[in-house]
Amino acid sequence: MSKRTSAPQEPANGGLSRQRRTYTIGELARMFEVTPRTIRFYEQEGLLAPERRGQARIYHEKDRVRLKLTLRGKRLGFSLAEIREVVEMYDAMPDGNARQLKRLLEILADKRANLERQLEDIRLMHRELDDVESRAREVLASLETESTGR
Amino acid sequence: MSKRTSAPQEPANGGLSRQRRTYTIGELARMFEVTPRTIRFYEQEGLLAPERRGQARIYHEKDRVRLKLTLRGKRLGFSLAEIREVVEMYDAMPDGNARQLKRLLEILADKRANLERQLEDIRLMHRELDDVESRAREVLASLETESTGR
DNA sequence: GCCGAGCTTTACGTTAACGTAAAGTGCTTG
DNA sequence: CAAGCACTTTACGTTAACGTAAAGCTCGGC
Repeated sequence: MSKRTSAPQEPANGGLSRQRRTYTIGELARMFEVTPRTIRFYEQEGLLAPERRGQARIYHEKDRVRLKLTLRGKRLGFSLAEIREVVEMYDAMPDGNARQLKRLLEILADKRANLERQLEDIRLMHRELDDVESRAREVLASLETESTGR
Repeated sequence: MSKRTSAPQEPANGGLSRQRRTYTIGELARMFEVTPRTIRFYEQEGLLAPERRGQARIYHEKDRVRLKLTLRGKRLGFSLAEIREVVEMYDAMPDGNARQLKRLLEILADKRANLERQLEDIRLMHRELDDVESRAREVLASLETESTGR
């Protein structure tokens, strides 16, 4: 939170990277500005399942998207467990039974409600920030008038 | 996160509560659906400073607003430390020096940027949820056709 | 006078989400 | 072939944000 640098989040595609299709853990880490440790942790928590070439991990486009969605979920305040819940059901969808699917719809509605509340919170917070800022500017201005006006 | 119940957050004002003006910790806790422990913790972290009548804490309207803003900040993913940073500067504003004020403006800009990113995240997440949901409904529909259509 | 409800302090416990250090594997480059 | 670099596993450490348990005030009601 409160990073000074604006994270790219979606790397500037050189217009050819659809060739490569695979990434190392370090590449992904740099892309999304996280550490390799974080990515391994997400795998351990069942959020990623990269191909294994012997001991080495090989990440494909699918994994990159997964990671992107995971990080987005995190920024929105979802826990890894919550994110995994959706991701797992999404994977199990083709042969998911009705009960599972209805559960998934429940979860989605829940997350939607969460987003709605966040939107409202953001609106309110925005106004608060406006207030604080204008007050700060006022005081700042009065300080400068004081020192220049003598 | 993922509460089924829609938190009131702003209690239905009976049209007379401006008389009381003070609250116990338990009342506040019920209002905002947190535990007293949480409220004491926020005080310990410098986010609240209720009046003390001997040993007892007495919360006024000001404290209630503080708590409300704190919880809102939390829902938006700010840490207590970040929230305190703003709150403290806000309190120190009347006699804040220029350097402090400029720092405050920086922080505010930072938080604003954060909100912007969250808005974008929410938009994207919303579309994802739409996708997942429509897919789920499709599968669900096909399942029902299968069983009814025999 | 004592009982229960609600408050208080003190202090140790818990969980999520990683950080960090140690020690080993594997490739490619001089 | 040795060195270096990026990767790997294992495992213990850390931080934030509380939870929980124990033990003690305080006050209104019976």
